[in-house]
Amino acid sequence: MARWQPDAPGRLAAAALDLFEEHGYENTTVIEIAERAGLTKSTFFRYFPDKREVLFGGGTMNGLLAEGIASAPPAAGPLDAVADALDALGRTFFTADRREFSRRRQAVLNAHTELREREALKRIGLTASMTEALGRRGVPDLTARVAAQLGMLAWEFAYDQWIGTGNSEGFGPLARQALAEVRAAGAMR
Amino acid sequence: MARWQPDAPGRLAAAALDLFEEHGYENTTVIEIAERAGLTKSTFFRYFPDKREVLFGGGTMNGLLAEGIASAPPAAGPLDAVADALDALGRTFFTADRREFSRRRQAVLNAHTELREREALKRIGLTASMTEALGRRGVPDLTARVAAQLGMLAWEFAYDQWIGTGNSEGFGPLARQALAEVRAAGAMR
DNA sequence: GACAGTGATGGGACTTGGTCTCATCGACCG
DNA sequence: CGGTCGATGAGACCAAGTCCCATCACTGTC
Repeated sequence: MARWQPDAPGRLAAAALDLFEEHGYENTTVIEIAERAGLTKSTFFRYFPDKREVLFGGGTMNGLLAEGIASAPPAAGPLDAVADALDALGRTFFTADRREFSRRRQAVLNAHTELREREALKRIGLTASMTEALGRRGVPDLTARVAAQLGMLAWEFAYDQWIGTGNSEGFGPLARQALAEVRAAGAMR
Repeated sequence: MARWQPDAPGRLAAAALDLFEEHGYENTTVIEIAERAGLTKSTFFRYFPDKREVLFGGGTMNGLLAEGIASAPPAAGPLDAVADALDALGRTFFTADRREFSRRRQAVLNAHTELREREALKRIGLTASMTEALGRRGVPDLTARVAAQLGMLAWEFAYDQWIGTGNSEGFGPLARQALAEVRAAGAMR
């Protein structure tokens, strides 16, 4: 028999989300999270650099975004490449079975400034990943930045929709449509 | 004679910047900052909600941005209104005499994740202010968001230039030019 | 089959950020 | 003269985060 229960980080993340929902982020201590997961504070900080990070596990999004952009057809424009990347993201991370989890997680995030702050930092990283990947396609820097920003805006838009309504549509199509709308809005005077 | 030295928050901010430059953000304790300012930890937290915030004093930017957008000529498009707002910001906050301070502050910010995180949150607030102000002008929501994002991008661009090079140009003109470039880059395929 | 190494975990001391409550004491006012 | 006000100080207290060392089942080796 295994000496330890498997997937300590996963258990910690699940326990944290439960407790944050029940008592709020700031009324939950790391010790309580660890105890609910059958672990200790030491183990918590072995897996997560700080308390916030327990809600930001899937850190491979940067790579996936970059890949998605790199593998877009050579003739594709910057925004098309971004659309492909968002699509790839949707297929890997925003699958139907994770929708409920995402919804719960996002509700907690929205409720606490400290967590929205971390989210903002993550988004900067993701935007930077997209910008760099576009740069590697030969897109001029400023254009790349604008495209990445617009892509992030479309992402937020699509994510809200994907999470929010009873909408059962996949993330990919929602993102493509959001990006089209953003592109249209960008044609203002 | 006054019982206390004047401008406690200002002295705390100045002491903090000095110490962060000398020893780094994380190697500086709040107690050290307070002592250098001739105060105590209690007083520090009376003026600043946390250690990061000591570098983010001027919190009236939101209002100024909103005003700038509101008072743009009625015929002006969203991005023109944003340009006016950035101009107003430049006249009030990014004056020549604050350039050196801004440079030092930004160097510290760039060096510490915790501080860049806070900066990201502030930017979200500023972008939201612009979006709302544009909405009050009758700009459709999505268009407003895009314009605000592009404005923020131009801001970052102009700010880097204003701070970085020996460039003695004012912030306003730099921002206008940056916004023009961003606008051009937004016309991609 | 004994034994040393490994790796995930626990335990607890310690520093610092941040909160809270109460004390202090000059200035100001009636 | 006495009372209030307002900015500050003092210190207890809690939780986040760091560090170092102990534990102990599993694993491979001789």
